[in-house]
Amino acid sequence: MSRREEVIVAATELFARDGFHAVGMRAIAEAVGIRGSSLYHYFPSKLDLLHAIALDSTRAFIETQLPSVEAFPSYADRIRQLIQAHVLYFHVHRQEEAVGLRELQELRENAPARYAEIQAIRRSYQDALERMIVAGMAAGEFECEDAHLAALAVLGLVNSVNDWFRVTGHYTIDHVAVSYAQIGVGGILGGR
Amino acid sequence: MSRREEVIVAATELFARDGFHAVGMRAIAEAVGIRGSSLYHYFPSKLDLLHAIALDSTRAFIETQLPSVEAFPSYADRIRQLIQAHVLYFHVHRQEEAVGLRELQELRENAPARYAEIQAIRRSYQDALERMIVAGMAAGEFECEDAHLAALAVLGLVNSVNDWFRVTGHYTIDHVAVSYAQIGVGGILGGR
DNA sequence: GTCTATATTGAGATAGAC
DNA sequence: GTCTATCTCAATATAGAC
Repeated sequence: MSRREEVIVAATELFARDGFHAVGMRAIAEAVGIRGSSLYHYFPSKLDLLHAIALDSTRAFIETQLPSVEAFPSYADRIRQLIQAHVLYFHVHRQEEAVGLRELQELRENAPARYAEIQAIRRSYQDALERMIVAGMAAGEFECEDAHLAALAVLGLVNSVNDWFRVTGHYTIDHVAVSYAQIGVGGILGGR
Repeated sequence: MSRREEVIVAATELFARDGFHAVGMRAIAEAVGIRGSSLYHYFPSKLDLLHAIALDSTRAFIETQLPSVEAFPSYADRIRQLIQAHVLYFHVHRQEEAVGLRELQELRENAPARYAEIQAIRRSYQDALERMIVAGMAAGEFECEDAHLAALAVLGLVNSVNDWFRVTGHYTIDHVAVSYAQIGVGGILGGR
């Protein structure tokens, strides 16, 4: 792992726990074993560091997700797989994804172009889900009134898991992934 | 409105837009028309101010929500009403609720007792919803496998609305409230 | 209840040696 | 690529006058 990657990993962990503004450059540097000023060799500013984290995590998620569904013939199975993979990925990478979701507003206020870049990627994922829902409706697999609202509902559902799931709780993440896939496809989308 | 309330309103607006750590005491004071040091007459610290906002907004929400459902005879109608009222309340009070949700972690790290206090209130709401689901299942109104997981799914769904809803968009908040109530009761809970 | 003045600390960032 | 040293600014909070 390059030093630059080490910085990203350390910063992600700290940002996820304490929030972007609560973490100083010195704290990030200390976690890597260098001095604060050395960070500026890799990132011109703290905001650039946040941008790198948010962009990397968003890209990695999308690039993992979308190909995972192509093998399934029915739209119901594709979306079931998408939801399961989404829940599992967000659990494994919960720190990056927490930062990517929570601190997006920071970029929105202070770096609109970079915010737009990341939002466009997220949006492409949402659109892909919505197209699957529309296609599934046309194929008679789903019964729902509004594909756009249904896509938002499914994403709201899966993104909420990390707010409450703890490995010390009563469920395994695999159980939650399967259950939420059923709630999404069988419940929200009215799939058979 | 008392000055103390003015401070809370101004701080809520700023915290909601920029985040707790990005807003200085001076900025809050300026929004009210006083000096930074005068804020300490009302709140002993910035964290106390955040606690007041989070506690007030959480209490106000619960006290509005739970009585609103009592008039309905069936559990399906109660939960439908609960979801609708939840979506509408979170829209009208989106600033307070955004702060109450997003900055909870700040309290969790720096004031565990106060965090626990607020979490207990939120938990009582979640438990009330879960009991309605259990009762509805017993009455044959719902078809779902796990009331606890279903309650979490419903809350995840309704809490996600403020992440994407904009008054300038294609939907009215009333339409979303009705649609999400249907998705919740007819979809997630398998209600008839 | 609000002010001025200030204590104290730490932030993000830069310059320039090595 | 990392360091020391430092700039500049703003943060939370306090003391004490009015």
